[in-house]
Amino acid sequence: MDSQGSFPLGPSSLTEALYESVRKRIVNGEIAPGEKLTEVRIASEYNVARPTAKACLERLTALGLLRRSVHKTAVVPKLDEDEIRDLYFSRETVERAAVAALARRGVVPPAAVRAQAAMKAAATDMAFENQVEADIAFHAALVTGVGSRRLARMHEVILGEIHLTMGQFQAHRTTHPMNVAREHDDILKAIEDADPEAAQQCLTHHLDQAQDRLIGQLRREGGAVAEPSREAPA
Amino acid sequence: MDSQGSFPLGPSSLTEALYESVRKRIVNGEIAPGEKLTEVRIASEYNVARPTAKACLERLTALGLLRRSVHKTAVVPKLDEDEIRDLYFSRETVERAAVAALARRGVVPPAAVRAQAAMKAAATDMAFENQVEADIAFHAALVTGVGSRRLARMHEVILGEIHLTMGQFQAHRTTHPMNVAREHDDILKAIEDADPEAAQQCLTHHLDQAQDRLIGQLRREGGAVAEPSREAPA
DNA sequence: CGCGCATACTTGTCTGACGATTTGCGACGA
DNA sequence: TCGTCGCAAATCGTCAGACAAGTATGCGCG
Repeated sequence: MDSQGSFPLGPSSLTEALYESVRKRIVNGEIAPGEKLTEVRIASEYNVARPTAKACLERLTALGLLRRSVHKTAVVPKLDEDEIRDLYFSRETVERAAVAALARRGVVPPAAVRAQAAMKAAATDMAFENQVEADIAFHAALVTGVGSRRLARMHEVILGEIHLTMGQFQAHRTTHPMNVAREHDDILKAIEDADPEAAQQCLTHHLDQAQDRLIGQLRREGGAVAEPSREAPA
Repeated sequence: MDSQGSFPLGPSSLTEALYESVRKRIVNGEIAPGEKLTEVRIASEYNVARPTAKACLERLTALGLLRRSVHKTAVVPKLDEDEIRDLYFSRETVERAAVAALARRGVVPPAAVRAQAAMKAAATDMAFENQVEADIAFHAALVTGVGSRRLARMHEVILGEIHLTMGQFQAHRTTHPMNVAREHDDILKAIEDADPEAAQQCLTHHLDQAQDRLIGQLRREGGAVAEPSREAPA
């Protein structure tokens, strides 16, 4: 079988490339939630040594993209309702501080504008994953635009889990992306107007919407997630 | 003889114990800022293999307690004024959200009360490190009391760097610990009164005080920290 | 005295191996 | 027949040794 050795390793250093590749596969839902990721499996799939795979899994575990306890196999987590609430509470904490800081200065980060443009472009015809990417990029741009290394670092972890959850639920499929884009515009406008209160309010509204969509979908699907990736390619 | 292999490894698993030990040595200032930590040094000091030491350094680097770029030795960071501001900005973001959440419920976490008691006990006669520990424990209790795993995780990283900085500057030496304890009491009281606004205000005041003390000390000491290991023939 | 090259040091990665722990399956006894 | 115990397989934790690659430092040469 082709059970060993042919996943492309893209960018730079070995560990880095491996990490990025596995990360992408997880957040895009290619690796189903609940699926087990052993060190030897990663090692053989990518033709790397086990310590390298181990380091990769450890990094992903630290970021919350994998779960494991001692001597047990790492699994891709499936967030329940409480965890999604917790995740969004933390996300709101960080992003509210970010937009407030931006609004106090009254300047919109250029990267956020670019991401918003990409968002609108992806809203009409592009693939689902591009919409998610653009949405993530927009929020990331807001936070990195503040210029605080540590805030950005915290947000990166949060966004990783957000990305994972969106990839699993594919919540954007059930939503009109233009609505999301409109809410993004509201946030940008409040920042431009140098109105921290309004910016925080718009952001909270935006995130609450997203959270409700996710939880609604979670309840609808129950535990019976549609994972058609199990059988032969149709 | 004493150059290799006799640091006590306390608690549990090897990597865990190693990590905890090195972490403590760093945050307590036993390892001076700017000091280089090579993998082989850790490995020989603790009689562990180099991969184990490597993993330890990687974890500490991820937490911000060490800095290193590729192929270069890890060093204990010395935070400058900008970084301290950034650190306290992030800290305020997290802790403000925490006390607001607590005040909304109107309940003070028992752990915070206990930590505050320890703080007052340490204020009079105990060693400097105990005061720092108690202060850290108090703030940690506030955040973990919210019950958000992710907020607590973010805060843990922040507190690590806070601990490091306090250990380096020993800012508490120049302060009356009773003042700090009083400010802690104000925060607790506002939470008990279920007044989120007041709680946030007390917290911000408390943290701003601490930040100013740190920056003041930084400016006073300048770069002239007591590390006479620099001397070179003129 | 400055610049470039060679050497030493450190890290990145791999191979290979052994002990420890967990887990699942099967056998034995009540 | 059912429950419990024990053994074996799978997996992880740790270690040892080695080579390659990158960085920094010192030396010699111009």
